[in-house]
Amino acid sequence: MIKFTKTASDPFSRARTGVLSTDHGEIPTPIFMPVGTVGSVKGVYHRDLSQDIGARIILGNTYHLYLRPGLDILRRAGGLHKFEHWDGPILTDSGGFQVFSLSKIRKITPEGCKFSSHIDGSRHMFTPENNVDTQRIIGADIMMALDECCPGDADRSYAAKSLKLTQGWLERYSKRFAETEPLYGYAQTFFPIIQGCTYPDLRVEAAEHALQFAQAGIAIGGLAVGEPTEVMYEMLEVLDPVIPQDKARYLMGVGTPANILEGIARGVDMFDCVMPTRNARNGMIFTWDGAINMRNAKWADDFSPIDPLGTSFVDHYYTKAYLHHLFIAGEMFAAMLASEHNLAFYLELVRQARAHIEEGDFTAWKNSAVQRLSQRI
RNA sequence: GUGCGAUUAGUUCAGUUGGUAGAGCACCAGAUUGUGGUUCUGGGUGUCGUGGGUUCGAGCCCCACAUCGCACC
Repeated sequence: MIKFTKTASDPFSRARTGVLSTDHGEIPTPIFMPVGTVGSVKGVYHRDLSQDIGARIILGNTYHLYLRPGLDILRRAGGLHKFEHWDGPILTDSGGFQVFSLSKIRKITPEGCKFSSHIDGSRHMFTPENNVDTQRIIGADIMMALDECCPGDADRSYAAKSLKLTQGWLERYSKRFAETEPLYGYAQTFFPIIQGCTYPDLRVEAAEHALQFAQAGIAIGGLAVGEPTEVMYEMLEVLDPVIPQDKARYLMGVGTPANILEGIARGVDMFDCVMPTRNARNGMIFTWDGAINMRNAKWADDFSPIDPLGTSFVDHYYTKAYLHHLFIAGEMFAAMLASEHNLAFYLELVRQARAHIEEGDFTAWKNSAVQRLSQRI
């Protein structure tokens, strides 16, 4: 049984704390979920993920795992938890976003989406039904409904049409979910996804429809896909009163540290984003005083710790000059250190957010933090 | 010692019939939001080996020198 329980709320914003319970452990919210697309959070040991970083739940991706290693291997491995040896909760994205972002050749119909693999060009089709079956085999604690991720600049008629498609898929997805059982002895749930692009009325309509199928939580998708940040915040404000307080809210694919705090202030409980890991591989590290491009020449002789305020061991064990050198030299260790730091930073960010919500001073803290976080050093 | 070839950005090299120089990589900077260890965008950073000469004008033509490479005594 997977359920969400709200535990505290902020008097000056929509921020709240809660606990999402799964058979693999309890997840305190608000939470950030590191992305582990193909069964690994790139460059980070699971040991460090759970201990040094403090991750409570990680992601996997149905599109990627379906293509590689494939369902046969995943089934024989006993599911993704055993395969990658992660004992905590796992959430899998359905792959709808990858069909949108990766596949050059794709055809979306009411039946499902046909696409060609980005690996070998082979043809495949996702339907709501086989997407449930696939995520059963992967064995995620939280499965995501198959949706169409509508571009942020779509016109209203496209957005409305796209939403209808997502809604039809959701109904079939939910039906299939009810007809099937978990394969590995622990509970699974699924989150419907609210689409509707940047149109408030479509968003509300999408939420009301999706809520009929929501169990422990619901997701907000189709944001941070090209629309201005202010519009994203506006959509969250439109949705907050529509979604009951007893559902966990997951804002998909977001975002910067500032985005996350603003999201929390608007009632969001769960976030995932490639930013802390992908940007880490490209030399960017996040700190309370803003983002640093470690490739910049000015760090070459800065022998101070990577981040004096950081919670990860790497922050105090290694210097900026050393990390800079590793990036310039193209060493994989650079990506590992930066990923470790950034994920620890993101988890500390949400940990402090939870603490401030519980103490009742979240809003004031958030406002000053956002300013500092948005700087470039 | 002689002959031939080379010498242009950090580097490897382009550079038309002579009109004050370009490319790849490197480097410098920026982007990155349900991840293809990517990718994209912007930036030229130069005493054209040195010194003379011809010419309105030389990276290019002529002379000398220097350095490097190859070949031959």
